[in-house]
Amino acid sequence: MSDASISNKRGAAVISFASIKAACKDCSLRELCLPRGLDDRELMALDQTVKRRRIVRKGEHLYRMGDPLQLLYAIRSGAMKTSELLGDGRIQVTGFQLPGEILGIDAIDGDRHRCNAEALEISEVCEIPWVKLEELAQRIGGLQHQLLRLMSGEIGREGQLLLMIGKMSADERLLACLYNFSQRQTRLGLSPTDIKLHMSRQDLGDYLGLALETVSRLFSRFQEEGLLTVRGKYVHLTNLETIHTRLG
Amino acid sequence: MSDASISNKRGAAVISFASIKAACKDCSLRELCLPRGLDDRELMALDQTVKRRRIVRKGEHLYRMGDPLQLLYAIRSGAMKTSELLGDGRIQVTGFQLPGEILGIDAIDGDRHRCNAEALEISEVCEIPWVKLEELAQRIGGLQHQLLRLMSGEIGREGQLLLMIGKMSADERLLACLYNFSQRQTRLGLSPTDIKLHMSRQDLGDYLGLALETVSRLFSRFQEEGLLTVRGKYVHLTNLETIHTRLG
DNA sequence: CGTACTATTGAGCGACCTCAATTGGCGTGG
DNA sequence: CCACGCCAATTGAGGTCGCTCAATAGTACG
Repeated sequence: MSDASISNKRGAAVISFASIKAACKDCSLRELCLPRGLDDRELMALDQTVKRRRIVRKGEHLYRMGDPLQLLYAIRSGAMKTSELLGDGRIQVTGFQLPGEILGIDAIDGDRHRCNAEALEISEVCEIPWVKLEELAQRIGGLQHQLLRLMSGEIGREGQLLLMIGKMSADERLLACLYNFSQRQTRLGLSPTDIKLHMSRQDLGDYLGLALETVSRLFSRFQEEGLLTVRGKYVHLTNLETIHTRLG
Repeated sequence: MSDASISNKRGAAVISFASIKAACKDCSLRELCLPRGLDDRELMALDQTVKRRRIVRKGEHLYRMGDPLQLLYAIRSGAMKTSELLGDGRIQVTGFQLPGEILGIDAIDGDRHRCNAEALEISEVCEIPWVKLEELAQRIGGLQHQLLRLMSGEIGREGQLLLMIGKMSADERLLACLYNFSQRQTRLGLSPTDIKLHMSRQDLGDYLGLALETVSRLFSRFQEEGLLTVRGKYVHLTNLETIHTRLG
């Protein structure tokens, strides 16, 4: 949808988008992403480091648990999910990523990815060789700071999720999750009240520590209570104020 | 216990330990902590950056949610816990920290601490001014790498906890937690089978997303099953093999 | 030796899960 | 264009794990 230029949906790639060179300085997401706060000269250096852009189709993986760390990924369009899994197949989704967000930094300690990263829909990502990026961060103070900030942010987000799953009731979890989506969509210049759920109910459940049926029932109940209206993947928050206050 | 020199338990500090200067190069935890992999010259520079050592008593806080980020803390002895809380008082413990581990890195994004850090028993920490450390990391490649590694490790640990709380049953959670304690104690050169629980049952419950009564009941059940023996804060794992296999 | 806190154990209940049937949306092929 | 099949989502019934409330036992410390 957001990538109208890709018309052929199942055959081999018709046009080799994969080799298009990225250019942070022209990217609309610059201030949300890794380059935030860098000056023109530094931006050029970063651009030379970023390898290329790449299209990932729905269901395709950027990496899997155990893969050696080679690239970080910055999302340009689309949506991804990261998940860990237990030996017997139980899944915990650890995050959903939107444009401007970075994937892969969990793997720096241990040099291997600790989770799977899968596209929820057709997406475009920038590939960033980790070794080069670390070298560059050594030379550019602002980039080191930005990297540390990104990682710290990830820690904060996981802490939030921990609090949600560990101490919130099912309805609080889903509400907090929707509120979070609303805020992140706003950051991207989209509506705070009209949310697109890029993931399935199953994914939402696996993220919030709930069964998919519980998620579905909650949507119905919220609708009865007049908090929102649902139509498939689209949720309209009719009462953002109430939602905010109900979260304390 | 580990700090026999501190005899006066509730009055004002008799001896001013607080101003003792740290010395990474002489520290037995060097290879577990921030200085890992640094050479002698770099170690000297780091030593000049580390502010001082400090004693924290049981129940004392290193920082609280909302405090501005000024110092990171490296634990030399004792044990700490970090926790987040909801408006209405509900608590989620996000981690327990042992000697050689670093506290405070959650605050880099946003410049304010996102959790409370409280001593579980009398402990000794090294204070590290964050601003100086970041500057130093800009000059010392190994230190930048070490910082990034530490943060990535924190992300990994939180991810593990997420998986535990989100997708494991109560008994699996406690077992996984004990197994983790066993591994970390081993790293410190202590026994893999004789574990000291530095925290209360309440804290354990708040960490694992369980009621304290559930934790207590599980200990009793594990004892009946012959997996371990409990005496207050001391747990002896009689069957580390079985525990490991039961975790898949 | 008493006080206060922490841990254990029991009984009953409720939130959320599991299993199962039904409905709805969408692409594919006749 | 409609029928069919497939998958996702909804809804219902019943079960269970872990919580809450409450009483008792154990432990630390003055």
